[in-house]
Amino acid sequence: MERGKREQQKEQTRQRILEVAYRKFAEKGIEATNTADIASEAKLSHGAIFVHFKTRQEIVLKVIDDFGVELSVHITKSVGHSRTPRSILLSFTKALTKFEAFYIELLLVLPKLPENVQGSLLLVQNGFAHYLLPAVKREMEEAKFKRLGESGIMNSWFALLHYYMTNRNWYAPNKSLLKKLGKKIVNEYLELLNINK
Amino acid sequence: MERGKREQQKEQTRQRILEVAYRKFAEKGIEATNTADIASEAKLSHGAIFVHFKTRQEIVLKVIDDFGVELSVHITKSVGHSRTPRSILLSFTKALTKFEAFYIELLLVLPKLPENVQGSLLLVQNGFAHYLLPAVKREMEEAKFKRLGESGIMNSWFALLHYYMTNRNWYAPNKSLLKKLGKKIVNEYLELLNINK
Amino acid sequence: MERGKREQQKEQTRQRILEVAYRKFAEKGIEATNTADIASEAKLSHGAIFVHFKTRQEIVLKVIDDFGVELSVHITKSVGHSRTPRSILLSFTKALTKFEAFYIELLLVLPKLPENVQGSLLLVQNGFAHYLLPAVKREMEEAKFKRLGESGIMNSWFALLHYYMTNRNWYAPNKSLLKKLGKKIVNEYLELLNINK
Amino acid sequence: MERGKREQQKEQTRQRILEVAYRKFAEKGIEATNTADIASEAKLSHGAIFVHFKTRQEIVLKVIDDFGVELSVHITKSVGHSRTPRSILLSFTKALTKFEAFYIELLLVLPKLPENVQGSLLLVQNGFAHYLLPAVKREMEEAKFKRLGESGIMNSWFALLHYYMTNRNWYAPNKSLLKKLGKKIVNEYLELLNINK
DNA sequence: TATGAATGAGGCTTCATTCAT
DNA sequence: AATGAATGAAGCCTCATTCAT
Repeated sequence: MERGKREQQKEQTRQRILEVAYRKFAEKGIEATNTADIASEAKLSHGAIFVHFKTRQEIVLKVIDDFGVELSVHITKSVGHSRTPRSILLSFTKALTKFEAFYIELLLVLPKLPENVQGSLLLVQNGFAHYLLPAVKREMEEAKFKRLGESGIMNSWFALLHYYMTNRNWYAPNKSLLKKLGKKIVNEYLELLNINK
Repeated sequence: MERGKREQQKEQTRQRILEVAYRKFAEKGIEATNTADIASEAKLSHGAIFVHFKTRQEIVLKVIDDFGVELSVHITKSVGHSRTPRSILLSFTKALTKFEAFYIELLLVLPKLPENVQGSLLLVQNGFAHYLLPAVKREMEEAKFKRLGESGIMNSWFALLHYYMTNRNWYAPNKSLLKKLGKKIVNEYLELLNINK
Repeated sequence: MERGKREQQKEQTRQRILEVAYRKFAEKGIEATNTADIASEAKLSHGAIFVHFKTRQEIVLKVIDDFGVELSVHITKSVGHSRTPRSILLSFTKALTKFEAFYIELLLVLPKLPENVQGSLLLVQNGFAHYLLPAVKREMEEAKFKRLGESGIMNSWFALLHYYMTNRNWYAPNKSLLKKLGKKIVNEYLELLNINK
Repeated sequence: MERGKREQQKEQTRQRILEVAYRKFAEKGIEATNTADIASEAKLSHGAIFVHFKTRQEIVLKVIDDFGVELSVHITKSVGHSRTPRSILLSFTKALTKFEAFYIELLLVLPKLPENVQGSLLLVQNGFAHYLLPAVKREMEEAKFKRLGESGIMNSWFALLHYYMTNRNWYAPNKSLLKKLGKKIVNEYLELLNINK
């Protein structure tokens, strides 16, 4: 099927562009990466970029979109059968490590992008809620202790996580923040919730 | 005092540039505001900008620097004689409302700027710590309850605050987030800390 | 060979830019020629210039470099089989006539340029030494007369030549200096060396 | 005489501008020195420059003009009662040393300036001819040797001198050329003329 | 006369996007 | 689909000169 081959080829090129863009965005930042950068890194002509994507923005949005899905899947897989809040959070943290650079970039850029991508990380958060919430609630009940709404539980986790991530320059200059402080962040969160498992 | 008048004039122009820049930065974002924008808004020729600031970057940094100081002072004043954690946080929140747009911009831009400005918000945070910490500790002791380190107390507040702020588009599209959710954020934080005053 | 055509095209444009630049540099002077001048004269958009050369300086240096080589070749060819000092010098002078304007410009500009181009005219001088030196030495020996070091022979020729050239406005305002005074300069030089062939 | 005092003052300021300009031109080059440079160095406001000179060009021309006169006088004085060609040339060379930087600058810039300044160095050359010519001629006669026209005698001296000066970067990088090679240049010239006194 | 802030006309460079091949 | 030269709209910055004080 000649036709099929062509389309397959095209799809591959498109994917290559997206992968290169993702890598560059994570490395140098989204704004600092221009279309010529992406093209040359993808061993493509500059013009070819625009055969696959009408505008630069389209690439950015698609990369972000794909990222949301991929990260979500990856995390779901990683969190796997963890049961206690701590193990769940540690799995999450560990899984995120590989995506750290882009994730941080995303935190900074997302608010400036059109609404339709803004929810990109929601997928991750919602997926993760599925694991974290029951575990936390269970612990809370056992401790007969504090009751925090579901959104409170989720928000405070992501708030803390994002806080450290956006201040990486401060907490882990030129290093992986999560590698260095992943456990600490998890502990800090659990302390906050008065949970110790 | 001719001499004095002149200097005063110059200082006024310089301030006008900074104010216009501040406003534009808050409105359109720092990166999206160019020097010509600032000039025309300040009713100056483009070249005049560079009489007062050698480079665009110098304007950006100065605006941020001034912002840190001004916000810090403003908040200190506002928090005034508040005693309980809740009243302190509410004062803070209210005081910040006026600066909300630029503050959010800053959260997004700061990590990409040179190190020497990165601490710009530290002034605010440190100043505020002076008020918040004792109040929270007092409550914690009375409640004979959870003990959180100082940095934990501060971090969780700013983490939560920044989380909501950077997601303003989600929580309060086209509105002032703090006006709409200031109280809620404070409550959520206090719940988290198990404090009710 | 589509590929080849493209590259050829590109090379042609690049050459067009260099030629236009060369012409303009000779006409108006290097400093007085701006990139927009070159672009419009080459029937290109301003931006296109920077597709072929990263900076204006790169154009300047390349034009000078090429000039050195071309002039050197051209002179070597022209001087050809001339045997006597006089015929050699006249050939040189004649060959230089076509390049007079740029050559003068170069004399004035070279000292202000980076070291690596400063030797640009050395190629010409060294190449020419190969012809002039033996001929002059032969004459000197025959005349059993003055002995001048090699560098003395070369320096005095170029000194005299450059002297007249840099003072063209005085000696041949609005005309070609070499056309008008080429012979005279040669004669003056030969007299100085006490050579009459 | 209030009036007189004022005028004197004004004249002084004018002179200060010219002196500063001269110094800066010699240091950084004429083109690289801007009016603001001159003003601040002269401890004057930028605008004040234009009270004394209508345009920047006017300063340049005046500095050059004055330079011609001053150098001429200085050299005349220095050459003093020297009798032999060698001593005359050495005096000239020595006298020029102090003015070397600007003199070189002038050689490069003069051809680009309006005709009326182009003769600026003529004063020097003509003045000097008055000393050099008789001395050289005397020697030539005694040697019953070569007869060179007056202009030939003068031109070859200045040609050689200027040749070395414009190639200072090559012959005496970052040093005074005349201090280093003054004698050598004189010798080379005298050899050329077959004179040994 | 002196001041110096302001002007405005350039000048160089970048970059997403287009278009002929 | 791919190429990559060309486009053109900005963007930042410089500097001689002017002008109100």
